[in-house]
Parts: sequence; structure tokens; C-alpha cells
Amino acid sequence: MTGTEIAAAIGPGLARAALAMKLDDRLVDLATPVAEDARVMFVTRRDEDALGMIRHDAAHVLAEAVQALYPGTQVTIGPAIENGFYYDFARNEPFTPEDFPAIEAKMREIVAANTRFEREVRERGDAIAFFEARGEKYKAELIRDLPASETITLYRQGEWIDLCRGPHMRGTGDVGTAFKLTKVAGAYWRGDHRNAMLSRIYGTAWRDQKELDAYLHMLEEAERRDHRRIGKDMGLFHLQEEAVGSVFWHPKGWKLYRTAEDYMRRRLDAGGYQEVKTPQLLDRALWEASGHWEKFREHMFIARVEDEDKTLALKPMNCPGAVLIFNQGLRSYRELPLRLAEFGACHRYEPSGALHGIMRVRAFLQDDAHIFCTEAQIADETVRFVELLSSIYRDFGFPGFAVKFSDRPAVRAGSDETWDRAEGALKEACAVARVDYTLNPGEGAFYGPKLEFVLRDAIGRDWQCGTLQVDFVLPERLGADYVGEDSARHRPVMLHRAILGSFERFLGILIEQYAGRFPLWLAPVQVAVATIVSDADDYAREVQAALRSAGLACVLDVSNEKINAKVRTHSLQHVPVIAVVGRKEAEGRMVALRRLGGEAQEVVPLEEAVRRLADEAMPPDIARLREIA
RNA sequence: GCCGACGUAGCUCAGCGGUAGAGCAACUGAUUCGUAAUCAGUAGGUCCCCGGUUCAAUCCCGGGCGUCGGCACCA
Repeated sequence: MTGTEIAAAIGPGLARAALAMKLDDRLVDLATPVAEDARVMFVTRRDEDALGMIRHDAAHVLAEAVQALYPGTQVTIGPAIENGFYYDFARNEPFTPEDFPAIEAKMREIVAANTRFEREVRERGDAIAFFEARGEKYKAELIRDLPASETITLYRQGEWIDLCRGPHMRGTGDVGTAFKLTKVAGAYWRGDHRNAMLSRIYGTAWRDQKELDAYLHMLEEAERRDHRRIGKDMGLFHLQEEAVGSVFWHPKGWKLYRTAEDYMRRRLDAGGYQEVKTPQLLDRALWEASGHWEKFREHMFIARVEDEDKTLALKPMNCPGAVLIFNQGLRSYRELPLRLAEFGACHRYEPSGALHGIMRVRAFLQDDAHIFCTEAQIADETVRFVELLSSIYRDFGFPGFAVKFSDRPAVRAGSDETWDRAEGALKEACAVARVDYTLNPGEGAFYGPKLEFVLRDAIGRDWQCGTLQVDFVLPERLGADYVGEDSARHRPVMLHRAILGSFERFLGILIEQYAGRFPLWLAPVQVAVATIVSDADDYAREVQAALRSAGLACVLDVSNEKINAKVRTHSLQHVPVIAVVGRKEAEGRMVALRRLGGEAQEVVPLEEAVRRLADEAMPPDIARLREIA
């Protein structure tokens, strides 16, 4: 019996609703024969599983539509992805969004026709010949590269046939109408930049119109949170051609930056780090010794001077400088672990296409540190680090974050035993610090395994921020050593670690996280004092002075505007507190406080307002210290 | 770097082979007002840059730069 028959036997309702089924948790076509003892679960449009199938089937419908409209176009692959699907086509002329209306119309025709998806098993050679005869060389290549054990299946929808593992729903009609083509993009065949560039069409597809509308609405909301939009609107920073990939921080943006930096500095001081500063320009010879010259030169800005025969490079990383500090004088095992922190300004020549607002730039400040320790200390140091990082992320309003564990790559330095120990220590430390991670196999640095701490931006893009990397290569290359208990020289292990990663990237994500509406301690302008009548101007100046001397960033608005306009202006600037003063407040030495996003106002004596706001504006780490005291 | 789209006033955007416009912002004046836009007036442009076609180019063509969306990259 097939799933279709079982569903029909159970009842006409299920027969209508069933799109596919799960056989012992394996998603398959409804037409699949079911064994006597199998556990069957039908998938209907209500199930989450339906989404993936709708998207996958939509990709097939898209491919059929495109081949119908643009003969000669070859199909390649077209999977379901988060929120939708895409299909990569090989065609001399790339597609443009102007092609969308025609393609979408064709897709709707195909959906309306509701042709059945039919699975066919083909013999390998047969299948290759079949696609080659149709001029589909990409499909033929895919089949050739499939493992011999793989059953080759094709799916037919009317005249149109695609190589596909399946499963599919019953017919093209099951795709429904809640889909939309969204963008075109170039994409390399098999993700390799040495291969041909294909033309990719992205679409989004949902179970019903309501879901689609909600998704489109979410995208619009995300656009409003975009750090580039907010950076402009709030006057935080700007970017321009004369310094591609470098940020011009304006007064308000720099205030935010400094608030974050001051906070980080306090946390590092308290965390047992010592801050250092290493040179921006370092001799080529150092980069040759460290291995950067060979591996990363194309990403480095090189500098020369007229009358000296020297080549210098702007540092793309801070680690060699840190080792040079470690190497000064004779180090003892008693000094380990030695934690050298640096707010290090790095320059990297990033590919032009990689630049993105202030999240991916060519000049940035890392909250870097290098911990020199023994192998036995790796686990402890990792636990300390993860705890510090978690606490800091919490303070910035990121209670949750993803962790990736990248282990040994194919090409690596160091013996397998060393890698075993380093990976073991990191894993053990994650367990102790109760960090859940996903494994990123083979993605470690050539010098050691690493943890990556990932935050997500408004549009759902993931960015690596924090990192912890174990390195037993650089101390070797730059000759770092210390005198051990046994009075012999030993090689330290080096942990590279960053919490924010780069200030630029982290602040970009922070801006999107809060959509510019920062908590009081982070807000670049904390209070706006706004007058109702000009008779209150002098008192308003007093209020501003009082708030300022309590350390609050405060602007004064005595402009010739109505209070409505002032409230609006400062609300649009996301100022957390508006202190309104009119005649009444001036007479009673009060202020009327209004919180961003709220409509309520609270009239309190000036002294109390200053005290309360100053209290509330305290950075979280200082607030905790106060509580203890 | 690759594919594609885009680049007009501070911002958001309209426009067109015949020398450029709106709203908001800015400035000036009037208004002194009680919690998300007071009114009036004024000023504001290398239409990204370079070259070509044309009597004439912001507009058409070519090249460059930048931004954006993907891909690749992210040491």
C-alpha cells in the first residue's frame, strides 16, 4: 500500500490534506509504498515540515517556468533555504528583476495546472545520457559525482524533468500562491570562485498569504533597524569614498564607542588583564618571521618611506606585537598565565565585495588580548574567558549567542597529540562553562582550534564577534619562551581572544539590536532638556548643568518650537529621557521626565531627577560594584 | 574579486536630449505655546568622476569610482 492509499482509507479529509508523509521519521513522497510495520505520520500544510517542501517544490516550479520562457537556459541546483528557495541557472545573459513579473506569472500558471510530481528511478549511465542529450551538462556532472551507492531519481512534473533526491508533494498545486521572487544574484557553480558564474534567482514561499505578508513586513521592519540607516539618522558616523572601509565617527557615535571602550577596559582590568599598546607599523621582517607575509600579504596595507630602504606593514593583527612584548626580558613560569590586552587598531585589505556598513570594514579596533600560558592552563583560561564574555554580552543586552567550535583543518601545524590536547582542553572548558556549541569541523586555524561567538543582525545575518583561538605556532616562530620550575626554557601556548571582536562590527550589531533606542548607560545623548516657554530658558540651562555635572550626556533645546515638536524631534533621535521644563517647573525647581516610547510624565524635584537618572545611567558593572558595597 | 542593480539639494525621492523639482531639514522673521510636526519667507545643485556621440548630455554610449543585494573571501 502507498501513503496515498492509506490516507484515502483513513478518510477523505486526510486524503485531501496529506502532502507527504514521514516513514519512521524519514520524509518521503505520498506515493511511496509503506511496509507493514512502518510508523506513518502524514504531513499536512499545518506542519512545519510542509514549509521545506513548499519551498523545494517552488524551486522546481521556478526552474520549469524559466526554461519555458528562456529556452537554452541550463538548470543546476535549486534547494529550499531559510524563508524560501533559490535556483541557479546557467545562461549567457543573467536575469534581472525586470524578468520577475513574467517568470512569476508563468509559475502561477504551472501551479494552477497542478501537474503531478512523479518519481522515476534511472540507471546512472541512462540518466547522464538523458541530461546530456538535453544539453544539461551541469546535471550530467552532478550525476557523475554522485556516490555509486546513490539511487538516481528524477522528478517529473508534466513535460518537465529534474534530477532530484526528493521528496516532493503531490503536485505543483501544493506549492500554493504565497510565494514571491525576491532577488537575483550571481553565484559560482558549486560555490567555487574558479568555476563559472551562474545566475541565481531567490524567492520566498510560505504556507499562506498571511505568513508571506508577515515575512515581508518583518523585512521592512528590519530595514528600519539597519545600522546604516540609524547611523545616518542619529548622526553617529558616516562612510565616504576617500577612506573606503573606514568609519568617520561623529560626536554621538564616538560617545557610544567610548562608552563601550571604557566599559571593556574596566572589565579587562578587573579580569586580570594588563593593557598594552603595540606599534601600528612594523617591519616586513617581523611579518615574514610570523608567517603573515607569506599567508596574508594580499590582505595587508604595505608602507614605504622615500629615503629608507625598508618595507613596513600596517598591522592586520596584534599578535606579533604582543609576542614582542612577551619576549622582552626573561619570563618565569610564575608570571603565567600572562594576559596582555590591547585595544588594537588593525587594517586589513578586505575584498571590495565583502565590505558592509561598519560591520565589515578595512580599519577597525579589536578588543584583543593574548594569554601566554602553559598547556595545562588552557582549560582554566577558557572557562574564565567564556564567563567574562557571557557576562559582557549579557550587559550589552545579548543574553543568547551561538558558539561554534572549529577543530583541526586538513592543513595544520603541530602534532596530532598536541591537537588532541588542545581540542580536549577547549571542549572540557566548554563543558565546565556550560557552553553549547555546534561543531565546525575542519574550520580551525592552521595553528590551533578555535571557538567563535556569533551574534545575529537585524536581517538575520550571522557575524562572528568573540573568538578564542589556541595557538602553539606563533610562540615557536617568534621564539617566545619562559623559564620553568625546572630552570629549563619552555615554549608557552598563546591564546588569542576577543570578546566584542571589532568595535565597529559589535556596535553595528548593537545599534540593530536596540534599533537605536539604547539603554540609558549606552545612549550617546541621555537626556534632552526642552523648554515650553522662553521664560524657562535660564532654569533649563541650570537643569542641563546639573545633569552634566552628574555625568549625564545632555542636550538643551531652547529652540523656538512648540513642546510637541521638541518631543517629536528628540523622540525621533531616540533620546531615552526628555526633561521638560515650563513655567511651573522653573518656579518649583522641578523637571517633568518623559521616557522614550512612553507617554507618561513624572514631575520630580531637580535634585531627585539628577540622582535617579545618574543612578540609572550607571554602567552595569559599576552598578554591581555599588550593590556589593 | 565575481554577477546584477543603483548614484540628482543635508535626508527621502521625482524628473528630462534644450541648462533641475517636491517634502522634510537648514536659515530669517513672526509666534511663547504643557508632551510625537505653529505659520510665513529665504537660501540651497560639479545631477558621482573622466571621456565619447550631438548644435546641445544630468539624460544616450564607453571607461572608472562608490554604495547596495548576492556569491566567493573573513587569515
